[in-house]
Amino acid sequence: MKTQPLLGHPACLLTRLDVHVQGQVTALLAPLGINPRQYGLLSLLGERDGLSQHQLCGPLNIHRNVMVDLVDELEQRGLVERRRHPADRRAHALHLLPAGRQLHAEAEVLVDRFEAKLLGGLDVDEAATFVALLQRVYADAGLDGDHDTGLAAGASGRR
Amino acid sequence: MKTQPLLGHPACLLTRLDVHVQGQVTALLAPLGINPRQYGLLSLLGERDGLSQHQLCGPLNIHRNVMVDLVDELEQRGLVERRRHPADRRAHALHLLPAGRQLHAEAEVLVDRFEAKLLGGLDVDEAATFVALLQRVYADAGLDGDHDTGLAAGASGRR
DNA sequence: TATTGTTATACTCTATAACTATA
DNA sequence: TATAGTTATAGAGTATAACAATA
Repeated sequence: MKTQPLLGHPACLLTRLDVHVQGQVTALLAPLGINPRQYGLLSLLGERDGLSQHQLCGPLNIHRNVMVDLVDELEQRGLVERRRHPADRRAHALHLLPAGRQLHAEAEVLVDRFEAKLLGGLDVDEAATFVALLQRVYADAGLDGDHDTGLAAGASGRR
Repeated sequence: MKTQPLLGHPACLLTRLDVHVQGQVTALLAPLGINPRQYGLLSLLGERDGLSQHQLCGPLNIHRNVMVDLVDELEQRGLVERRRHPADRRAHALHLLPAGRQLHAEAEVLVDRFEAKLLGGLDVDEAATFVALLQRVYADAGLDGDHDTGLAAGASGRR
């Protein structure tokens, strides 16, 4: 017996699951006043402080134009601060303020809890396998190279 | 050594992979003149002809308002046809026309080929495991119940 | 009273281009 | 000449509400 025609496609399965996850995480973070994208920015800065706006564009998958408003809002709320970039006077070095670090920590707890629930139907081994395979597919698709979170700014032009 | 902070989140991994897949499939189908959503509609009708517009809304994850334009275009291009619904005079029964069936077949080849490439980095067992786990997570999230592709129209109100 | 399809409207998001100051 | 950040604008997409026909 054939099941759902569309869900026979892994791509469709992936997309529908992502819509759900995206919606859930958005609703989860709403009480904290941030969306997934803003969480992502705080997370990246928490990992490596002082990155430029452009350096964050890749990992967050957004255009530099969009980044402006994103940083504007976080700065107005005292979560992040624009300072002079030590090496390039055109760029801004973004720094995580204490309030931002605090908020990110709270958000991370919520996200981790959600993800645990998302994979809660699998046992520990299965969950680990699933994530590992997801990472494999992700890397095989060449999506790893896009993350120049590193300092080597001079990457090959893409997009 | 810690890797990427954001990609440590399975949710983020999933979302980024989906953006890639969505973009690839869209580009893949573009030469055929359809988008993933239109492909989905043709696919569902190929499986079960004569569904109403409303019945297609759930599986395609779109509102009935959006469905109108979607069907309009496919009908104008002679891929699909609106007929009288035998059981409910308010509804339209959608039927796949030969040209639509043909186009869907061509599209399916392309999509299947892409998905094979997407999972091409995994061996056969791993790929099967990955898809199976994906389906498990999908079902555990309760996303299965949304697909009333069946004829029982009177579902519980959601959204 | 509820539902199917339809239409119109407003809102959000995104993509594009252009400008400045630096490199 | 190319790049980081900024701004403005147009377009696509989405959400909401309302309506007519039918259940």
